[in-house]
Amino acid sequence: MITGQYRNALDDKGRLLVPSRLRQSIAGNTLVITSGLDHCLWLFPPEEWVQLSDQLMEAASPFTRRARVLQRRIIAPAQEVELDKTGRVLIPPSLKETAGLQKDCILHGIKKYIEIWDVEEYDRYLAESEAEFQEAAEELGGSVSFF
Amino acid sequence: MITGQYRNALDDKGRLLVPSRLRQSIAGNTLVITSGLDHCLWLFPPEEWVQLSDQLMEAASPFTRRARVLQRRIIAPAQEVELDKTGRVLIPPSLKETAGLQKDCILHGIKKYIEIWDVEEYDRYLAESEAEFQEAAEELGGSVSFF
DNA sequence: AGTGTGGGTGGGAATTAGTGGGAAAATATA
DNA sequence: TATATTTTCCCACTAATTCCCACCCACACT
Repeated sequence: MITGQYRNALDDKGRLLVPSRLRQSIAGNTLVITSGLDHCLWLFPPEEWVQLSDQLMEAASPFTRRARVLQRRIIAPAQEVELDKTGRVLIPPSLKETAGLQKDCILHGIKKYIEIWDVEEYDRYLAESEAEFQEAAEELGGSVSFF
Repeated sequence: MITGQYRNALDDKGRLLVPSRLRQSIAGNTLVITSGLDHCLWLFPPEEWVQLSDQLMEAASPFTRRARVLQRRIIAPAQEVELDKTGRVLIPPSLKETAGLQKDCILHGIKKYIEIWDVEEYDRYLAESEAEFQEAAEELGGSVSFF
């Protein structure tokens, strides 16, 4: 299972190290990177990507506006990337730009995939989503009990 | 059952001793640490964590805002940590930062998991939550009786 | 008081992770 | 075809992490 938060830096060539902890829960050297929600990138093991993209396509005929939006924003930008010998992936320039990546990045392991954020972007997101988080947590109080 | 309040110090390498009393109620050497509510960390035995995270993930598609907030704040920061030979865990730097841990920490045994607070942070919380505590206690009077 | 036991703390050395940069290969440009 | 530019691959350095061991202190027991 992919978890943990990490902070690594993009180098001048646009390469980003996938933390070794995360690499350990990934089989193989190939990943799929695409644009995610809230201005971040998603990095999937290929199998997971197939599952997700299939689901997206299923719900999506090219003849509904909504479907086309999803396909263009999530499916279309997807690219295969390889881990190099030291465990870095080259972030495609177009994606680097969509996510506003500068230098320092935050990586999130979310069970089955990885999210990549620009540090400042993520700070902004944290601040902006604080109220919603509190609400969501409070709501969980009703349905989630520890034991 | 995990109980008691303890005060231990983080060392320079970010290691924190889990008090032996608490260790005695934990099977195995692996724990899961993550970011909790109100600016503290939660430390779970793996089984307990699975229960909780499953409940959290139940309603969680990456395509709803609220689910993403919870995933990013609670699920993503979670990491497995090992107790070393002397019973310490290494607090991952990112979590150390989110919880504002300096040196002296308070550990709370809360039945099935452990909370970790920075001392000053906890004092502040105590002061700040005093009124709410009184209210909550008063309310309980209606429904809880000892005998 | 002396000795033993166990809990808590600190630190050194080996290893690995993370970062940067240079050379070779591939592609584009004149 | 020669030159320039980008991309890919590989190596090397530094900083951080991990593993281990040693110490100190408090308490209990003799």
